[in-house]
Amino acid sequence: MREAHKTEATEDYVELIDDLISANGEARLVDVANRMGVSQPTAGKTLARLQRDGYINSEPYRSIFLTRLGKDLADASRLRHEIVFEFLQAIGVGKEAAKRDSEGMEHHVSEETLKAFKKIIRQSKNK
Amino acid sequence: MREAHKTEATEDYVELIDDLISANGEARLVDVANRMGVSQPTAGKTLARLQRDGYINSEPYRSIFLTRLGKDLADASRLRHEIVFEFLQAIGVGKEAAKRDSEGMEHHVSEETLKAFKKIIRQSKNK
DNA sequence: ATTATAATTTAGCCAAGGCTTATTTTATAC
DNA sequence: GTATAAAATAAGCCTTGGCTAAATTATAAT
Repeated sequence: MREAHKTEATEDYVELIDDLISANGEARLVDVANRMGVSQPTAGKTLARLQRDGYINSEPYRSIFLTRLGKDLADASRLRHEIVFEFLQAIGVGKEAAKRDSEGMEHHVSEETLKAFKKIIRQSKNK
Repeated sequence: MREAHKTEATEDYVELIDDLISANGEARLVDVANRMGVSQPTAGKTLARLQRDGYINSEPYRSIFLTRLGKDLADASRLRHEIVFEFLQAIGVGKEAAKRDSEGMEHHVSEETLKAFKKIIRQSKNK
């Protein structure tokens, strides 16, 4: 896959794991798989890759933890995600579509575009 | 890959093939490969899939033609692409970044978001 | 027309991300 | 404390998209 695509899955996973930890106190494979909409073995394989690449830690049959690297990526990723999500709503896109679209778009938005998005969010607040 | 990702490569390829035909009168594998930034065998393999799935036609060692299906997809895809590209520029993103970002974003933009984009393009024209 | 170059294809490799089926481990309920 | 259910892992398969190296076919040049 080309450039951006490469880290997409990684970002989606660490972001989700971070969310699960916040919401449930822990991230389990079964929840990761369900939320990603894939089978448990598929999620397991991806998590093995994330561990190999240093984003997460987990011992067999135990729950999943983010490394510093993983946590940082999750934070950066969520920030971008939220900006895109808010931006779409600011220009009149409904919450549902904004949610779906922001998930795909977040990986393709450069810093420059993000800056333009933030500006519009600000404007729409101080309308 | 999940939902949208599925057709991304297909859309990128048919759009490019259509562009090459417009620009050069024909679409050749070597040009497709160069413009996609992949090796010729890789492009060849993808084109074989596109032919299998009914988007293009080509005989061995000859240039590539879009089927009705492929042409329609290329047109729809380019339209979306152009709207996203224009939209980004309308909100102040520079041409270079707008070009790069629109290529990735176009595949993740729903009809609803597209409508919001079009509205903003209109507004920025009748400023 | 023959040769050289360019384009395409074939073959064979790899990683990622998807699946199902089966097994093992852990947790739960009785 | 043991049986059962749930979760995780293992094994094995598939498709897509990437590569290189080698062979083949077309095209261009002399």
